[in-house]
Amino acid sequence: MLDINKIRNNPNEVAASLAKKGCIVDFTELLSWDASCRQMKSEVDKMKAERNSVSGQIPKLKKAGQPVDEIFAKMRELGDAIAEKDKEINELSDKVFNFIAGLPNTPDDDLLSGEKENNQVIRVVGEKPQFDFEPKNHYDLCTKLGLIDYERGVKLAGNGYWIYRNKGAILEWALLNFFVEEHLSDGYEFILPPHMLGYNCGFGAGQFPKFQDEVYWLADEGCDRKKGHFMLPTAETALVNMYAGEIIDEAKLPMKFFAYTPCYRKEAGTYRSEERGMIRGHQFNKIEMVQYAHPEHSMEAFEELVAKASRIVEKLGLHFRVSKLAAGDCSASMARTYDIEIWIPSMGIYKEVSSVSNANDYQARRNNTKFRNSKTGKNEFVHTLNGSGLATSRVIPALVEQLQNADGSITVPECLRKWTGFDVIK
RNA sequence: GGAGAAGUACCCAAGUGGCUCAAGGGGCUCCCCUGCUAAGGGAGUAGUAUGGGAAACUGUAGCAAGGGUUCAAAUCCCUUCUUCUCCGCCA
Repeated sequence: MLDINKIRNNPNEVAASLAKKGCIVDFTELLSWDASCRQMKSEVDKMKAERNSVSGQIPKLKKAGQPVDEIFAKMRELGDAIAEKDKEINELSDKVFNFIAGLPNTPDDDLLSGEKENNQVIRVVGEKPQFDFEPKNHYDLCTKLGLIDYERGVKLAGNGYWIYRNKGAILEWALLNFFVEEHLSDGYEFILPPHMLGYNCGFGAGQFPKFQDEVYWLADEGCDRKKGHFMLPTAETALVNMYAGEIIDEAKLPMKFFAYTPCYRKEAGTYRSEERGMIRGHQFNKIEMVQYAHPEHSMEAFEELVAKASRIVEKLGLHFRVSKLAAGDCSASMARTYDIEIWIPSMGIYKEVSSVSNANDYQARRNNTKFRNSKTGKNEFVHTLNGSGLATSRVIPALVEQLQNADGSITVPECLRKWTGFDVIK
């Protein structure tokens, strides 16, 4: 949610910033709603002040035995006028709220405008592995080694679902254990949130109302989504709403969390044959990091999250790069996003394994998460940041493809062996 | 799922229509007092949102949330949410 004051004071600047994301807005109508809303409010306030003061006098007049019928009649008229005006004000302020709630976050000033093609690679780690044999793709590798059962996954739940089996399940769980250990040692608090969330969480995270149709809704609660539950598409949706409506002690910032959850996504219409396998599924495992940061330090928090996500991939010994996303490629809620992209040999491209973002105060405004700033003495919105750390469904394909051997086996990264109990998958 | 009770500020809590624009405690902050501590005395304490004002200050909203009744609602009515107790069901 953007700050209405910012739009009032610099509408052109905000519009220009949103344009970098490809969002073209005209604020003239909004500003006229806002102006008349404020004017009416001040008028109705005066009317209410009068009602309050007269109401205070009525018992005294009654005690003094003076007639009050005339005053009652007048006050009834005043009350009706107040009610009418209040109704208009509510309608207008709803319009204003809905307009602003539908706007994406403004990107940070240093981002390039435009879409994917303007993403900048800012760091490359490792090199593309060279094979002196014909490398296999992860679908074949996982299938042949019995790690993933794609066909039976489809049997259970349809296209876009798979089953981890045997060493595949062990490897998956080892990755999660490894990530958990990394985050714990960095002092992050481990959270296991509900997987089904209420509408307010989707709104607070900035995913609703726009992306309501991209998540799974539970049907048994009827059609009213405001009352129902949806399956979380990322743990961020839960983590970022934990302190909604609260005022956080400034001394506790930054607060650092990570959560493990499966992520449930419809991914409607995004399936492509090249993404066969586990690149894009309706359910995948992810560990998500979230920080609640003091606005003055949110950039440091951002860098920390990028470094953490990178370090994990690095420890796995996989080749990847870090891209700074152009404004239009950042998701709606985010002011800044860096992607950790991992090399998938069979596809010949880099695929996102982690997306680290700073929402600034966009999410905190939507769900009212504040802290008391000791410098200003005022309650201000915190900054929320999130980053995957990591999504396994993209790691496994990269891992099996990058670490495959001529004999069709896969070398298990050193850091996972204490969890897997084996060095090679044959 | 059924029945009942409750929700007031940082905490406890009074308050069944108007001198309550929420009493009284506790806590917290400041001051006084005693050599220190304990005890005691005094003052302050509604967080928030929003309007006006250069500021001091001030208007409005707000007693779980949203509606309604009324000249007037913490108080009466309706809906929803949450918590607790009992019953039922259940991994």
